[in-house]
Amino acid sequence: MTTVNAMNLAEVGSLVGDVARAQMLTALLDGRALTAGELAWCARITPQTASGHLAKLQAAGLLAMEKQGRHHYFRLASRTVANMLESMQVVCAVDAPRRIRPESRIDKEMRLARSCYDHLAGVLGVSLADALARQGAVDLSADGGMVTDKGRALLAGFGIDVDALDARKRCFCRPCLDWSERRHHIAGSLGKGLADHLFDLGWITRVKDSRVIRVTPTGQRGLEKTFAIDHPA
Amino acid sequence: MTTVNAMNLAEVGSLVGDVARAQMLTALLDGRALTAGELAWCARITPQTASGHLAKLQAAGLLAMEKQGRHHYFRLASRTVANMLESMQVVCAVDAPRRIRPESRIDKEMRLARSCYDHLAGVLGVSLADALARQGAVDLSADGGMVTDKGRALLAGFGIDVDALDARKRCFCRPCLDWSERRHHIAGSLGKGLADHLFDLGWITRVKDSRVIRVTPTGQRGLEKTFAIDHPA
DNA sequence: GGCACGTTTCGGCCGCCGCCGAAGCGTGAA
DNA sequence: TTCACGCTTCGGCGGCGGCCGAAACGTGCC
Repeated sequence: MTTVNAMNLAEVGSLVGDVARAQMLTALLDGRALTAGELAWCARITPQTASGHLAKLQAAGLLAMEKQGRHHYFRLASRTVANMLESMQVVCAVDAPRRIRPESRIDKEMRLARSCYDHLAGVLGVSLADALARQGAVDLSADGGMVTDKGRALLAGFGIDVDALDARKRCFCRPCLDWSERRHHIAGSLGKGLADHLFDLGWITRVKDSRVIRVTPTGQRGLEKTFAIDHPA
Repeated sequence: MTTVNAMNLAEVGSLVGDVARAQMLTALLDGRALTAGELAWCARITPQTASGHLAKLQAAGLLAMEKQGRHHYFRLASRTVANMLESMQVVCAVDAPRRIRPESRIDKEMRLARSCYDHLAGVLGVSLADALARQGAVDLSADGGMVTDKGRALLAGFGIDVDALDARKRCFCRPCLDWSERRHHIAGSLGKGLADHLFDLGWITRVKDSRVIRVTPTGQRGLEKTFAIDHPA
């Protein structure tokens, strides 16, 4: 009905609807900023083509740009954009139930553990959510999640200051549907706090130029001991 | 990186990225099922063109179809799809901060009150969320929302059986960013329960062939008395 | 059976948009 | 100043995809 909205919707859709642009957006989905050249490489296109795409994405407000010398750094403009892309990926995964899915090595690692803007996803993300739920630390459902009093104590003991994450509200634990596992993992400020803490502890590390995350040997032991998670290498 | 994902993402994007298809999806966003002909009319295209679009959307799993005599009824395939479209609309509204926005009458009414798949949005939706938060019935934040014990009692008194909405979990109150108000309203099972109850009471009614919702005179008085909401006519 | 109607299939036209080569601009290093 | 490098702009080519007219299919009504 409201043609103006449908037009805007179509506009955003068609921006994401190009393979090259979708590849660039996917590459930016871990929240870091990349240069125009890096993004061109990600999308396997020439710099001049990428430049055009990036200009469009920026004009539409999906990307933010920052100049640093002769490099132009692009990142997702907001968490809102990241949420949108995540929700689109969920639909991709859910509706194409059994498409031909070439199980490349990088895909396999992505399924195992990856960053999802500012929190963890994949088998690792879901395992963590399960472990916290099993211990009665969080209460997850499709509509929302909350940290229990027991959970506050437990997380504090682990080194995460729950109160600092969100001083006022009791609900800062958003469930986020995992496109590979098709189950919920923990997003929101707790998700971010959890991921940050695991990075700080050296339990997990990023793989260069990718959203893939690897669990270190220390992390393996830590996850086993703290959360009873047996993460496959 | 993972080319397979980016391709799927682009696929979904380009499906939404066509103006005609976007209009049809927007029309279906209130959760009802419409016939192919009605959808063609919504998108201002001929039936044969619409048929092609609908076939694509169905093949991709965005729409579900049900035959009834010679009519083919289409609806959004899942809540997941509705969530995706909502999150895309939020991005539309947020990024184009001050686009030329022709304030048509229908747009004005949409901003005032509309259905959002299965719950309420617009000024009305946000007012309700505000009122419930002000009374300490719910606890909303960007990451999640929960109903307090006080809220359970209050809603029960109003005629909504909170326990029946979700027997186990305490969090069934999802915040949903309103694209017109740019603030949160209440979604999730509580959002649906609330909307359903207001329809049952006859406080609100749907406007034919649109997502617009009107508050009845009875509703005006009821909202004023129960929630201290002064909804403009 | 005959007709009306809603929907789909087919075929061909047309326009938009992504792509790259070449060239131009701004920045940093020598 | 000169060069190298990253990024952008311009111009032209090519293909994908949306659009409609015509016609076929299936269903319900008379």
